Amino acid sequence: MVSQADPLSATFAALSDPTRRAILARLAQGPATVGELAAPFAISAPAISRHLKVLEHAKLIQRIKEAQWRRCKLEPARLHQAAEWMDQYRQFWEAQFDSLAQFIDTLKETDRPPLGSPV
Amino acid sequence: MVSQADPLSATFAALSDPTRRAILARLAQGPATVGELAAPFAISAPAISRHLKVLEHAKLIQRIKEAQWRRCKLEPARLHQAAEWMDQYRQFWEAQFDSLAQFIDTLKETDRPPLGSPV
DNA sequence: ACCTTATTTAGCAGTTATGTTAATTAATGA
DNA sequence: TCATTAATTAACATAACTGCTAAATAAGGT
Repeated sequence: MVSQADPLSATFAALSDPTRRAILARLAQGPATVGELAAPFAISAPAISRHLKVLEHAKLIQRIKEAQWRRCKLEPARLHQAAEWMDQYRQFWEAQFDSLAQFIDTLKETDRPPLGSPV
Repeated sequence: MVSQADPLSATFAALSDPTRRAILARLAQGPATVGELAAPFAISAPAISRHLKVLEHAKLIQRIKEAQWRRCKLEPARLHQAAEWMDQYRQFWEAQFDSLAQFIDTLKETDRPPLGSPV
């Protein structure tokens, strides 16, 4: 969980905190200042500031100085990279879905008469 | 980074370590025993055992006792869940790709005469 | 029973993460 | 210049992560 590690490790480490995921969800609706991002949370401003630093370090967000505010916006490239990593495993859950679907079909065949048979 | 946290946090925390991702990559090629999984790494057996515990706790793998071995296999459901979470943000990187494509088109228009113009 | 192999648990150390409060920096505006 | 607002950094406490070595558990073979 060393934040300076490879990009993928930094991305997943950043995403492993629910506060940070909530911040990203908020930023998905548009840019926001640090204060706006902090408002919904019960934790202190410095704590939010550190979460933002983690997100910025992982290059998941960008912080742009605007007068006395810092406007934060989503930077999607690293999310894209992480999603591509997960895609490697897509075949596995799709295979599982197929076997589930197959299993459900089996149940239908066992529990009910085939479609179109007399009632 | 509390491993007992919500499933998504546990998943991302588990994925934030390169050794654990390498273990998953190995398991994508088929089930393996702990010893087989440990072989490529320079770290001790207990360290691997703990990584496997993290992966098992995150429900990314299953460990099945077979004689004196423990066969490990990939369990894709949580990866699927994480991939679905990321899909929420797909529009953002796709939008970025669009603007990059647009930018490249702009360059082409600037640097070259339009297609079909006299040489 | 005993030895070997496979794997985990215990105990320890060093590093990293997260939160707090208090102090600091930076910009705005009277 | 001074007060206000926005946000960060400093200093500290606590908990978690990761690795090690040594010891324990579990199963199999002789």
